[in-house]
Amino acid sequence: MKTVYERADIVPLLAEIFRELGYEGATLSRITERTGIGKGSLYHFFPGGKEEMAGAVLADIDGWFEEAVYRPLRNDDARQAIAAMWLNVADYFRSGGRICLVGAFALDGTRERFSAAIGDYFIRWIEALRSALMRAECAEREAQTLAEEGVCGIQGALVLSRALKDEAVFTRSLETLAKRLEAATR
Amino acid sequence: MKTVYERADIVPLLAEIFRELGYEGATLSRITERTGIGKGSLYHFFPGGKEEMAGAVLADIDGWFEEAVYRPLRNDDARQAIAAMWLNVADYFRSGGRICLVGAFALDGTRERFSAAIGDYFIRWIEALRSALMRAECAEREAQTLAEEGVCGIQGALVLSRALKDEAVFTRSLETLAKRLEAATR
DNA sequence: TTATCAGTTTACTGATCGGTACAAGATTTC
DNA sequence: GAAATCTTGTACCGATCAGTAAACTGATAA
Repeated sequence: MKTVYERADIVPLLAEIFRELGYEGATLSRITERTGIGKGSLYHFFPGGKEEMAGAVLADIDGWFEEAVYRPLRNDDARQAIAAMWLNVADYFRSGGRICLVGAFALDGTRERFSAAIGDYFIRWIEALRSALMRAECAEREAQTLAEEGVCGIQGALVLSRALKDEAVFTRSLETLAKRLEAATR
Repeated sequence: MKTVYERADIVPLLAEIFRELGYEGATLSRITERTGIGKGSLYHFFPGGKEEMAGAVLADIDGWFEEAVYRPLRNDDARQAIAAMWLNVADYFRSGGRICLVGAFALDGTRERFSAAIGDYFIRWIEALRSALMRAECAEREAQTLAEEGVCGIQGALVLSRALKDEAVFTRSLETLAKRLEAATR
């Protein structure tokens, strides 16, 4: 008996492992152990090894955010898209129970390896949010500050709720942020 | 010829290495390589190995914050202590060029190893800031929210400025936070 | 049936991991 | 200056690291 995978099935499994253990902590043996996928299969799909695996995970995350968050922020009704962002983000990060892999990679030596992808992710998020804020009748300077503050606050909330093992901190922080941005678009 | 160290000299060197590489990324060989301190000396001062080294670093960080930030927030003139906090924090984190090791540890599997120290660090920071805010004539509920928001914002600013390799983001975020807290104590 | 081929399994490699043992050098104590 | 104590350098340990090689499996298709 043998189980057959395809690349698209493996990426989300890898994502969860990198999230829990970090790039350096996610050893090949821990990956095979947790996924049940042998080294042979992993290197078949990701000949570049661990670095290619993490790269695929980052690309997958980027794709999800582009579709579910950035694009609506850029194109849809501004206030509605911002409201949807808070819901999607709270859902995606499981109310703080799940971390942002891109943010985690930014903090240690892994940043050097993926600096382009990491920078892109945040720049595009901030830019998309700024665009939505401006369409919602927010002054240009204020929109930039608020966009940065929003993304910044989400990252901080993830660190804090993880450190305190308290999802309420995350939920509360997001609510405060949402109110502040909403107030600026009235 | 041989160089002689003592524990207190080694801890800051270790801190910088853990900051740059993370717990898993900081291997014994990289530590000896960067510090020039041999394994023999390292295990002489830290018989518990890498875990004891990281523990000592966390204790050192905690001590610095207790003295330079928490204590003034709890005991000194409230508004003055808060103003001093922003300056000390900007200085300590080198305007975003240096990360918060406690926050970084909170994000990956290292959290499990040091969860007590990590939780303590943030709880005491928030509590001290809340105490200062309340002495500065801030409503009880608002003080709690603002204290969380302040610490949360600092952590987020570190992630963001690191990801974007842009210290200006850090400086700007801190200014925005400082203004918001100041406004609530008028 | 047979050839092909994506995907899996297993066994293996050399390098590096965290950690130990211990002798030699340096410092303090008397 | 000798003894005792602290500190360091070196060699080493078994375990695990990322990565490779190749035989094997099962499905597809001629």
